[in-house]
Amino acid sequence: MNKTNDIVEQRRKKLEDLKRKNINLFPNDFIVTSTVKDVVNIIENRADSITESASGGFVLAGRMMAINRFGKTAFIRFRDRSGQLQAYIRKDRVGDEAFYLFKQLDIGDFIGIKGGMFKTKTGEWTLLANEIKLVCKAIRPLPEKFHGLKDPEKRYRQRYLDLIMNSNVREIFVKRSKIIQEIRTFLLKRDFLEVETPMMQPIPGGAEATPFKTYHNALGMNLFLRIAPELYLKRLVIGGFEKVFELNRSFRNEGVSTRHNPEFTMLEFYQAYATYNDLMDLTEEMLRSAAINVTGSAVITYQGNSIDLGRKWRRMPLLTAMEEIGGIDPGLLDDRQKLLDFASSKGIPLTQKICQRPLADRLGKIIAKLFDILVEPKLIQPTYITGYPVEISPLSRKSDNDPTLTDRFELFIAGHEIANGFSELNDPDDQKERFLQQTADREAGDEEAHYMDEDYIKALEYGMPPAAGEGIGIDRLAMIFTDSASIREVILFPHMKREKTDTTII
RNA sequence: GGGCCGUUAACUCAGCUGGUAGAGUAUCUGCCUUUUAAGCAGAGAGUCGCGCGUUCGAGCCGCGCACGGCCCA
Repeated sequence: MNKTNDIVEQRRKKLEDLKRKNINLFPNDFIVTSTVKDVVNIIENRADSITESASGGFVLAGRMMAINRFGKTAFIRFRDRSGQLQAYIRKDRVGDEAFYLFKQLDIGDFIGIKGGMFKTKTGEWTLLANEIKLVCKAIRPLPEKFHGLKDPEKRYRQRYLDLIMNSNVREIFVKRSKIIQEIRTFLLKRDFLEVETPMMQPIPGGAEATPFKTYHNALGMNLFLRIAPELYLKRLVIGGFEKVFELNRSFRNEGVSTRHNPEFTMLEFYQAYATYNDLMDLTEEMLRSAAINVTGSAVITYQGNSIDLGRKWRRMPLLTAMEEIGGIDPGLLDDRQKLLDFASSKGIPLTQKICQRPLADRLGKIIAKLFDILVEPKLIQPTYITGYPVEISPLSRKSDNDPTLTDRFELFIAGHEIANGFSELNDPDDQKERFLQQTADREAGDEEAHYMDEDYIKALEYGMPPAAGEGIGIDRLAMIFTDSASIREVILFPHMKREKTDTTII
C-alpha cells in the first residue's frame, strides 16, 4: 500500500462524488476565445479609467496554480501558454451551483472562465468571473508552489512537472526553439535549401563515433542510426543542390555526461564554391545575430564568464594554439614519442576513449587529445582553431601550402566545441586513400574510425564542385545561450537509465 | 570505468555521540466576500531507495546493489 496516495485517494473520492452529480470531469466543449496575454494587452491599452469592466466577455482557460479561499469568495491564479492571471470568484456572481462545484476543485485542475477585468485594491488586474467551469480534473497533486520541483531526477523524468512548476525551465525551451528558428531563417534567407537525409544508414559515416545498430526485417539488412548526415548532404551537392542544410538529430552510442546525450541536434550545411574561410565569416554572422535576436545582446554570460560574440572572433592555427595556449614546446609537436613523454610527465593519461591506443595512435590523434585537455578549456571567447592534421580530418581538403594539414576549423566558445567545418575533399582518389587509412585504423582496433564507403567514392567520381561544409552542435549552443551547465537542461527528455518500475521491453 | 555527494510525508527540507520520525507547504474538517507564500482552530499522512550485516536497539554504523548529481577518465 503506497501512501503516495492518500492525496490521490482523497481526490478520487471527490471525483466520484462529482461524477455522481453528473458533472463531466473531462469535457471537450469549452470554447476559449482569449489568452491571458490577449486580455492583459487589451485592458492595459484602453486602461486609464476602467476600474471595473465586469461586463467584458473574455473567455479563457488554464490550469489553476493557486487558490485562496474566503468562504463565499476566492482568488485563484491560473495559467495558459501565454502567462498567468488572477481571477476572483464570488458565489453571488457565478451562482450557487457553480460555486459548489468550484469548492470541489483543486490546484492543478484546468478551468474555463468567462468574465471581465477589474483592478483589486492592490492594483492587480484580475478577472472577475461570471462563469467558471471544470475543463479537466487533475488526480495527482502538483509539487509545492513555493519551492517548486527541485529533485533533478524527477525534473528530467517528469519534465511536464518541471515545465508546470519552473518558469525558468519553460523559458529555456522557448529560447532553444527561437535559436533553431533564427538559424533556419538565416540560412533560408541566404538561399540554402533545407533537406532531410536518412537517419538509418547502411554505412554510418561523416564522423568518428560509435553508432547504434538496428535491423530492417523486410530488407534483411543491418542499419545504423546516423552519427552525422555529412556524406548524404555532399551527395546532394553533387546532385546540384549547391547550398543545402539539415537541422536534425544524430545519434552516437557513447556515455552520457553534462555535455553528451546519445541523441543530439546538429545543423549541417554545405555551400558550393565556398571555402572554410567563407564559412567562418558566415558562422560568425549567424551566431552573432542569433544571440542578439534570442537573448537581446551579443554579449552573453555563461557560468560567470562574459562572452562577447560581437567583436571579431579570434582565429588561430592549431599548432600555434598548442604552443601559445597549451604551453607545449613546438619542437615536440612533430614527434609522437616526445609528445607521449611530455603527456606522461604532466600526468595526462592518454589511454581512454578519445585516444584509445596511445602506442598505436598516430601523431594527429595525440595532438588532438592534448588539445582537448590543455587548450580547449581556455578558449572562452569565441575562437576558431584552424589547420587540423590530415590524419584526423579524413573528409577535409588538404591545404595547398602544407599537405600535412587541412583547410579545416573548429569553433570554441566558453571552453566548448561548438562547430567543425572545412573545405570539402572532392578528389575521389584522395578520399579513397583516406578511407583506406581509416579502414586500417579500424582493423588495428580503433572502433571510431570511418568505414569505407564505396558508394560515396562513386558519387565523388561524378564530380563535386569545390565546397565547404560545417556542423554546429545545437544543444551546446543552446547551453551557452541559456547559461545552462548541463546538456540535460536544454534537452526536453534527456536519456536516463530506466526506473525499476518501468515495463521492461525486450 | 574511478572518486565525492545525495535518496526521509505529495513537494522542499531538518533529524546531534545509535534509543521506535519532525517542520513548512500541500491535503482533510470548521470559520472567513479584495487575497498576494492570506489568516485562525483542529486532523490525518512515512517500506527513512533496496538487501544483508553489526547491535539489546539502526534513518544514523559496515558491506553490497539500484537510481540520480557533480568531478575525473
